[in-house]
Amino acid sequence: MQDIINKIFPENLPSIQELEAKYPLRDLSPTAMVTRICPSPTGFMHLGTIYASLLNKKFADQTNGVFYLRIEDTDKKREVEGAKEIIHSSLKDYDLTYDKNPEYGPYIQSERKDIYAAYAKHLFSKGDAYLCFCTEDELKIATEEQERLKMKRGYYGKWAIWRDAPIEKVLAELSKGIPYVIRFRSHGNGEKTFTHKDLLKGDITLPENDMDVPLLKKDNGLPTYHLAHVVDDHLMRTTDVLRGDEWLSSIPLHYDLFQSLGFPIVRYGHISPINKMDGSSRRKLSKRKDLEANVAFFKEKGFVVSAVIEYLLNLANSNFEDWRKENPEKDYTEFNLTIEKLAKSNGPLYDETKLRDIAKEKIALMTSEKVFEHVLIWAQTYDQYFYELLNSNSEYWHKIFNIERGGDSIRKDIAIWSEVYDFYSFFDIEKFSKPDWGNLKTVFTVDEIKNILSEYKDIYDESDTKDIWLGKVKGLCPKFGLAPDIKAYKADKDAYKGHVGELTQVLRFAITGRTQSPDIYEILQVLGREVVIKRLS
RNA sequence: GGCCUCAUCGUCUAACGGUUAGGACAACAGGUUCUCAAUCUGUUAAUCGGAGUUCGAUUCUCCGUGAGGUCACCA
Repeated sequence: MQDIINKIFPENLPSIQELEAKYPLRDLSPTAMVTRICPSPTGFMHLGTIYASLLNKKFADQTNGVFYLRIEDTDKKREVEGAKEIIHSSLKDYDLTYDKNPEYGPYIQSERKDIYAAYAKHLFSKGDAYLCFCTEDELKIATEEQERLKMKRGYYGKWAIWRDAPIEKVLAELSKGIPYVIRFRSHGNGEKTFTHKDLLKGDITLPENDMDVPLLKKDNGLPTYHLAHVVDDHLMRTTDVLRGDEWLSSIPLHYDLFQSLGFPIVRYGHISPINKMDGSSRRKLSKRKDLEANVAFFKEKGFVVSAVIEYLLNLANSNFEDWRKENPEKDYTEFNLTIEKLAKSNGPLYDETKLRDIAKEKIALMTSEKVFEHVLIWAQTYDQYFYELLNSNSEYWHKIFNIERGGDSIRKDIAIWSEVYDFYSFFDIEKFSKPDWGNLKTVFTVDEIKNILSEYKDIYDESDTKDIWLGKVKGLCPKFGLAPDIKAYKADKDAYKGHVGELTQVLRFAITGRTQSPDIYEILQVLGREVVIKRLS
């Protein structure tokens, strides 16, 4: 036995006593939560990961605990270059700062190889792990057989052919140099059940664990998720694991591992995934199929980060929007998130309309300076043309963003930064071209339009206040058969061709080339005399 | 298929076993307005089906149905 141990484990592994001492209990209050987020460096930051991070961090912060990041890079095949940077920058974007205390590090699993090996050795020594020389093909055949017999799939019971293999056979295979994995020796009876108390989902009855899963992999000796999670969360003194609910079915295994290693079990909470409709059925956001699964999507579109965060918070605790209504100025970090209120449904449907609504609300609250700042940052990476335009005349664009901002009726039509240029493109003097009057629905003939524009040009004065301006426009109305005010028109529709609106529509169309726009007076002011006269001619 | 979970307006969700089943987004109508947006007022809209327990069930129990998750040397 000792021979095998010497052969399969490196020398000088730390002892488990040393490890326990090296990672002492944290000096925190008993109610403090130590939580974490553990992404894999696959080059893709999932919205669900941000969601889970947000919850984990929030609970740590609210209890004066600790939230940390651990990079789970034990699958070297899936690892992508630059992926760690994507993780760091995404967390930074969402203001998800994490604890970096080196005392509990390293926080990258591939740098903790010896630690896992030490625990694997410990389990092996006490008979809770064994060597398995099965090839992938052999396992596949067994699985097919299980399917054919309609039995539970997996490496368990009589299918666990190396579980009780005689030592001579093991030594023989080992001496031949046959590759092996180190498997966990399960302790449960798959026929029996136990109750897991989930932080989010409540009591769940699950079968005991009888699966002998690999602990260390064949090719590089790195741990599987199961061993790594249990060892790390113990040593890093994690108290609460809030993770995706795809892990729920691994709970029996994880309990078994915690117990076998002699660790106190962490509290678990399993979060439902965010779903999306796919034709007539719903499924969780898919990395491959759904652009929204990647947080980069929101950045590229130009969603305000705080809107995405608040959208997610509202999915977590639906009373968030009530709180927000009562505290429009407060930072979301002041909201008290509760575990009890976390929805335990099967997962909400991603709703971009709702997200946009929140984003509009956020942008409406910004000053023009803030808007400019955001648009500039966005354009810098996603719209070079617009970026240069903004920089070439920042004062002008500040004025544009200030239109109908700060008064009683704040515009609420911009949801994402990528829509800004199109919304205000008529302010791009160089690119503006004379509108096609065929697109304007109007009561006037072409000649009348010419008259209106020419008459208006004569009375136009850049220094007019809004009231004076409106008075002048209304003064023009009778000449063209229009009612100066809407009420008069409504009172006697037959007496007029229409009301002031008809006239301003003509002006609007000449000035912006559109039938809809923000306040026409403010647009005139921002454009300035020279441009206005040009567009009226 | 086995195991686990879930089921309230179109969507996200509230409702100690007693509410007129509430709110938000969306939709629709109207007021206001130079158009649009915004804003204000209002409207439409839900307890998956069937048994049972109970004076009373969205809520508890069972059956059915539907949906989601999981069953890798991936996390």
